[in-house]
Amino acid sequence: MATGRTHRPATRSRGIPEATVARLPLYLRALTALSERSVPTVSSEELAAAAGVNSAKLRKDFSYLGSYGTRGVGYDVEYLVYQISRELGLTQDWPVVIVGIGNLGAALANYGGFASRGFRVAALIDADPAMAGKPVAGIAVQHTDELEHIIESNGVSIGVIATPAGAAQQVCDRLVAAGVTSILNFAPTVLTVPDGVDVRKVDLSIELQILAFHEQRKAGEETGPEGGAPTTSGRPAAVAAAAEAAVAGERKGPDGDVPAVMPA
Amino acid sequence: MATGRTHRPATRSRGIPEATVARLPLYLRALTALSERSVPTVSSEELAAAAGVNSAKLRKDFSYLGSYGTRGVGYDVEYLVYQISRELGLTQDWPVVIVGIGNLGAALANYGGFASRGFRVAALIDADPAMAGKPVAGIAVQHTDELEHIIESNGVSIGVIATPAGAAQQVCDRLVAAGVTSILNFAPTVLTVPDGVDVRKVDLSIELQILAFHEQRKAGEETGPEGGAPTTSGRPAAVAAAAEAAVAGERKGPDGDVPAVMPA
DNA sequence: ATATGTGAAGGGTTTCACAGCC
DNA sequence: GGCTGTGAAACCCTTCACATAT
Repeated sequence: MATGRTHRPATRSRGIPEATVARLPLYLRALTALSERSVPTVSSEELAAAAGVNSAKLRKDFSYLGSYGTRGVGYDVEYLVYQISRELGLTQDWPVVIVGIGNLGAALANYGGFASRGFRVAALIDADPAMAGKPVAGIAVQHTDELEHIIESNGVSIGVIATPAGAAQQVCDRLVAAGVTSILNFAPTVLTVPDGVDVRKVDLSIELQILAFHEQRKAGEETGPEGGAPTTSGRPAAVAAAAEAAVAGERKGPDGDVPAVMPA
Repeated sequence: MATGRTHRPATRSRGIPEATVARLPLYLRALTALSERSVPTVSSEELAAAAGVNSAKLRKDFSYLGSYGTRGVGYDVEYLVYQISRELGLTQDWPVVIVGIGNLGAALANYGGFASRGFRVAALIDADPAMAGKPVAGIAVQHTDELEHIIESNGVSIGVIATPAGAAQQVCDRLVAAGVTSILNFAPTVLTVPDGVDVRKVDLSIELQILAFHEQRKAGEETGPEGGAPTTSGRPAAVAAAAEAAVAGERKGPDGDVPAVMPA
């Protein structure tokens, strides 16, 4: 299996729920915006609206961090910004390497959202010798041969993989062997890592597929709870399915319609 | 608040849990790989390993789709590929527009994972007149003025926003007004959309922040369950915390350390 | 003998609603 | 009066373990 165990027993002390951790960056962004507008305090209701969550959830989330609000008043913006930053570990510097400087890697290198938080792009690494030395986002790309050296001399613990799928596992292994313990993976592969290494995955095509699922539902709705043939979509739809879809050579199913399985 | 209601009562008939839907693309990818290697059948155990989940979960997920396996044998690869593709709506053609052709937009346009599923990039749109006509990934970029026209004449229902944060809401409004009902948002903003429109968000900096949180934990572990001053990290770490942190005028908490809240 | 399909148990997350404090 | 902080309820998701089918 991919990551070591699903449970993350590691720390356990002071347990902040994963779901809460995943929302802290959202709150932080909303708070930063308020801070820039010099707003001194916010209510849970206002902040929740700005972050796109509901206020009860937000208050519960904050309750895991401590009692940082004032009843009857709200939260002090600056103070909360600091507390959340600290909780997330953003008050320290995080050198990051990006491996695979194709379109995506270059986009990541240029992404402003990193530097504005505690992240610093320590190096850009690519396997193509022709890329070596070329500047991307003001940083000279280095060859993969340098990987171990770069990781070690910069004390990098977070790596970003933006290589083609085929190279991802190998790059991952080298990063881990050199000391990286957190990986953000953009390659469409399941990475296998030893226990103690965290992997997060961002997969563009998966997100689109989830949208397509819901979109299909919406379309089917209008004609009733049926699947309907393709191009049944509610909107003028378009271009009958160029069907370049690599679907499969053959299909056993009745034909291509609603199974209406719905288990007991 | 952002999206209309959290509940999605819309269809209700044949309810597949959200968590299951989010994993179907993973299974599909693993199955496609098996299919290309001409593997005829897989057990839940094998497929689960390839997809990076546990086998009980996989079987439960498939049980929502119907009984597509054979006891004592396993699942027919081709058949499952077809069933999941259909369930996700990938047997039909989904024209997609990408708005904002900067580094990220270009990376998305070039991303192979779209075309290989049912997605087709119908148009690339950018606000910069200088971009108009320039080919990216073999498609000529069009100006934002054309947005409504493009959406309508192509029957586009899925839009991808890769603009700067400041432009995202406005672009979103225009997409929705023109008929788009699913949006994949890469801009670091909370989008407000009317009921019936789905938004999924991908935020690069948020993913890194979540990793940083866990990374900090790991570092703190070695010295004991304390917050510790910055640069306490386990690894050589680096460059003492430029402390650009907008700290705060004052702090109510004890000092800056473990609140040890842990509710009863 | 082997591997699926699924009730039931368990754990986590969200929401409610109100006590507590300003 | 207003708004936070939080037990308790409701909900969702995961995991277990075994009946069921080949």
